Amino acid sequence: MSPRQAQPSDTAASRDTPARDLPHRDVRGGVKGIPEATVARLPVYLRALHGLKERGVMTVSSEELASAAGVNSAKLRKDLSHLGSYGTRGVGYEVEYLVYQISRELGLTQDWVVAIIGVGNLGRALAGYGGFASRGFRVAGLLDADASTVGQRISGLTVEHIDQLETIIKDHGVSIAVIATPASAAQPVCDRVVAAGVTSVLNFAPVVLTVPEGVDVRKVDLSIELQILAFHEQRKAGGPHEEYVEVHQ
Amino acid sequence: MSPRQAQPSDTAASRDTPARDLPHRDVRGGVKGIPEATVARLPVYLRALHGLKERGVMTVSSEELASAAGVNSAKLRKDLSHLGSYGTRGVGYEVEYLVYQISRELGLTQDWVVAIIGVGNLGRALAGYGGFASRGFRVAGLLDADASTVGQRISGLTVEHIDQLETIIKDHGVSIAVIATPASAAQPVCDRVVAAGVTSVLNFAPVVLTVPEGVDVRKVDLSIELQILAFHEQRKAGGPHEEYVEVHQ
DNA sequence: TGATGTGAACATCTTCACAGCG
DNA sequence: CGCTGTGAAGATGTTCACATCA
Repeated sequence: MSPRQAQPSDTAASRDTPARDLPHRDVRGGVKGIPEATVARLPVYLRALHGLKERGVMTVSSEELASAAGVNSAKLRKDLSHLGSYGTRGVGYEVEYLVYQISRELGLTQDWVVAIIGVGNLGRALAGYGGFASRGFRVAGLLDADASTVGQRISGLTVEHIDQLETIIKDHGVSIAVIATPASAAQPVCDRVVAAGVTSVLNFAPVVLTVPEGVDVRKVDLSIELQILAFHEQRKAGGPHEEYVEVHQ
Repeated sequence: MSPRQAQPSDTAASRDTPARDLPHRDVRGGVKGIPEATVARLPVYLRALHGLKERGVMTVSSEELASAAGVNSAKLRKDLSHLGSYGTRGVGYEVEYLVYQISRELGLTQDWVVAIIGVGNLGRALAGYGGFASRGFRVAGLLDADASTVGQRISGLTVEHIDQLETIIKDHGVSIAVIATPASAAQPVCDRVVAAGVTSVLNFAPVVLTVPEGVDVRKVDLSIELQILAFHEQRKAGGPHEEYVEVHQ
C-alpha cells in the first residue's frame, strides 16, 4: 500500500498504474482486458466517427476510418475486435452504432465530474475548452490560491478559493482532477484531491506525481514534447556533434 | 512521397514517422538507434537530474534517480546504457556529466527556434511557459489571425499577423512550430509551416494532421487524456453498464 | 563489495496474410 | 466478391537476474 509515482511511459501523457497494480481483469469474471494501446486510440476513432456522422456518412470501412484516424486498417480492425464484432463483412461498420459502442466502452455514456485546480492561462484555456462539455465531462469547479483570481467568472464559472477544494470535491462528486498549478504546488494539491476522494488525475505541472495505488495519473508536458521533437530534429540534421561521436562504441 | 497522417500511438502526444519511414539508423553509419520509448523518458531523467543538481547532489545511483523519475531502476539502467557507459560500477552516475550527456543526446546543447501559432489562452500559456527558454528553445514568434490580438505584447513578444508566417519562419530559421489554433485552422496552418521549411510540429488542436514524409508531428490532446481516464474510472467502478455486458462474446 | 551494464525471458504491440462470413 | 476478424509472425518494450568491473 505504499505510494507510487506516476510512471513515465513513452508518452507525454503517460498512464499510471502498471498492469501489476490494476490487472486487466474483467470485473464480471471475464478476461476482456482491452489493451492499453487500444484504449488510447479509441478516442481518436471516436472523434473521426463523429466527423463522419456530421457529414452524413452512415457506413464506413476499416480502410476509410483508419485513414481518417491516421492509423493503418489492420490496427484499426484489431482494436475494434477487442470491443466485439461490430462490423459487417463485405460492408464495414455502421457509424452510429460504432460511436455508441466506443462511447460506452470508454465510459462516456455517463457524466464525469471534473475540477480544475490552478487558473492561470493554462487553467483558463482548459476551462474554456469546448471538448469538455461536449462529451460527458462536467466542470464542477475552478480553484486557485491567488486572492485576485478568486471570484472571477470564467467560462460561466466563478473561481473559488483552494480552501474549498475538499468541499467541492465531495459535494459535486468530482472523480477527475485537472492539475494546472505551478510545479511546486502540484504534489500538495494532488495529495489533497486524492485524500478527498479523487481517483484520476490529469497533471499539467512538470513534476512526477506520487499517488496511492488505485489512483490513475496521466500527464501532459510541453517541455518533454519539445525535447522529443528536438531529438528527432537533431537526428535529421546528422546526430549529436561529431566530436563526441565515438564515445559510445 | 505521399503525405501521411500523424500516427496516433498509445499516447496523448504521439510520435509521427513510424520506423519504416525513418529507420533508426545512425546517420554516421553505426546502428545506435536509441529506442523511441527511451527517448521519451530521457527528458524526465533530465528534469530529475536538474533537481538533484540544484540540491547539490554530485552522484546518484540508478535506484535513486529511477525513484525521482518515477520508473524502476532496471529500466533506467537499460535506457542509459543506450547512450553509453556513463556510470561507475559500485558508485553510480555523476549528476553533472549525465546531464550533459543526456542534453547532448536530446539535441539540447544547441538552440531550437520555435514559433507559436494561435494566441488564445492556450497560446498565451505556452508563450509564458518558463520551460521554453530555460532549455534551448527560443520563441521567435507569436502569430495569430485575429486583428485584435495582433500587436499585443505577451511575455516580451509582440503578436504578429499570420500573414507573416513564412517570413518569420525563414528569417528566424524556425524548425519547430507549435500549433495552438482552433481545430479548423490547424491543417492549413500546418501545411503552410511545412511548406516554409518547418520539420517538427507540436499540435494542440484536436485534429489528426497530415504531413509529408520527414516531418515529425506530436500531439497533445486534453480530450483524449480525459477519455482515457474515464475508461479507467469506469473500470474501477465496475465496467460498462451491466445490461450490455453480454454483447461481446 | 556494491552498483552498473546486459543477455535472456517475458510481455506487449504491430503487422501480415488469409480464413470466414455476409 | 469484398470486407471483417484473427491466428501467427515479427518488432518493440520491460523485467529479471547476474556477470562484470571500478
